[in-house]
Amino acid sequence: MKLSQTGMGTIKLNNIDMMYPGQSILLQTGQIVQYGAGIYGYNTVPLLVRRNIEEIIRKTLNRHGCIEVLLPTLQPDIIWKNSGRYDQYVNDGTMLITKSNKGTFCLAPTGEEAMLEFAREKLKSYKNLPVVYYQIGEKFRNEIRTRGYLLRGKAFPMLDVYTFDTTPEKMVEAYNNVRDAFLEIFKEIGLDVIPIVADNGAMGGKKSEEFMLISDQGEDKILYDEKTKIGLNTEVLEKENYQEYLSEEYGIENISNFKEIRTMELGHIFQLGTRYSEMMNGKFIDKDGKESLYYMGCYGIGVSRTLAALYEQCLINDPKYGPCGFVLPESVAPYKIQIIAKTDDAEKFEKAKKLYETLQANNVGVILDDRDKLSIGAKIKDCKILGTPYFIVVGDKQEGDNYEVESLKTGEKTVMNIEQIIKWSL
RNA sequence: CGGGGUGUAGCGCAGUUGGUAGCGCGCGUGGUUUGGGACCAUGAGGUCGCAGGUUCGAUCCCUGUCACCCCGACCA
Repeated sequence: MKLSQTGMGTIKLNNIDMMYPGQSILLQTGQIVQYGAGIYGYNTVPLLVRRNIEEIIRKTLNRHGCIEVLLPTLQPDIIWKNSGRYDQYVNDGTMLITKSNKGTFCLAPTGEEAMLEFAREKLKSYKNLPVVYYQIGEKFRNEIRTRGYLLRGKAFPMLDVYTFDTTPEKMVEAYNNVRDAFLEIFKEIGLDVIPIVADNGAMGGKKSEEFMLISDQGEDKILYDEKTKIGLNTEVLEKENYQEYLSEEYGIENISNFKEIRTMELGHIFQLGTRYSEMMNGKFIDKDGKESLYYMGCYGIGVSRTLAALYEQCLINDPKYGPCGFVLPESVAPYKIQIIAKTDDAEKFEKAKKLYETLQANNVGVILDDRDKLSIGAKIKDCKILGTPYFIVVGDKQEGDNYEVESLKTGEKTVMNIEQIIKWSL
């Protein structure tokens, strides 16, 4: 990518929102654009980071035997009326609907209804089970209160996974499989996320865990034991028989030494049992030829929220300038190297372009900062704004075939020629 | 929906005790610069969120209204 083609100007950061400095920088530098409360557009780098997060999700789930599908986000109202959730979701304002001369349509706030419609057709016999379907799609919720930029929006990409099994035991196996996959996903993205006991309230079902990132920017309060890494959402304490719930489902007997901390909820998983199959007529024919209900699980990861959490976490907090950019983890950074060209030096500029073209031809994610009339310093500043993990200045100090690759994170500099850079990049 | 706050140039903000507006950054042009957020000169950007009211006159005062942000109930 050539920065001269992106419309990016240089921006002096100003009056950063210290509650969410990372996202505040994204907004001020035009990397995300706000259209209304909880409604955002993405500029290219955050978009590509988001795609990379999605790709990690896909690869990991596929490895765990999950099958990707895509359900419609615009849904006929009838499927919500059939499940009995239409009135509830419309009355509490969560679900956005649009009326037309061809009927009423719902913008999906969640995917259970559409999933059951989809699965019922295919999973008619015990021979078809177990199955795990998943999708990554936009969800719409007319949140009563949006918050924290991308952390709680009205439209947001979400991964939703659904497991279908013949028995409660198989359901638990499926649950643990997806749970493991989620842990792998967050680990690869580079977020230290812990599963904790959650209230299964709204979704019903038996067991439920949330995937939490420890952060003061989060909305949730949890009780957590650092030694055992066991935690629970404080909401659980509001349950009637919470001690029984903790003991029977999770083996937690004593929480007296747990400490209260704040966290960000990035994922949530549920053992649903047969509750939704009952509501939505999710049945298969078992070995004895009798109709049985699916034992289901459902599992979600907030993709945009994960993106936001990631940006907040990889923030650069400069002693002189304060929060001034990011170092994206290499696992999700769409571009690994930013080449900073000195455009007024024809020879060096040619070298920079040649380096860019060669790296690009070798599938190295690379940005060329070929914008005119900007100082090297300003361009290095913008490298931080975009979060590119490494940069090469092709300026006065650059000599012969050697280029100095500097790590944005550590400041460490390595001198390499083009071949070495290519080898190192892969 | 309850409580608090903010709407003035693309962004961040001043200001006018009522006489239709400025600053910094960014943007255009010319020049000098270019290894850690360059500088000089010059220029273009605003029906001061919207609607009423008071007034000779409202961006400012009053009343509505809308939008956005923060705290609570909801959730990935």
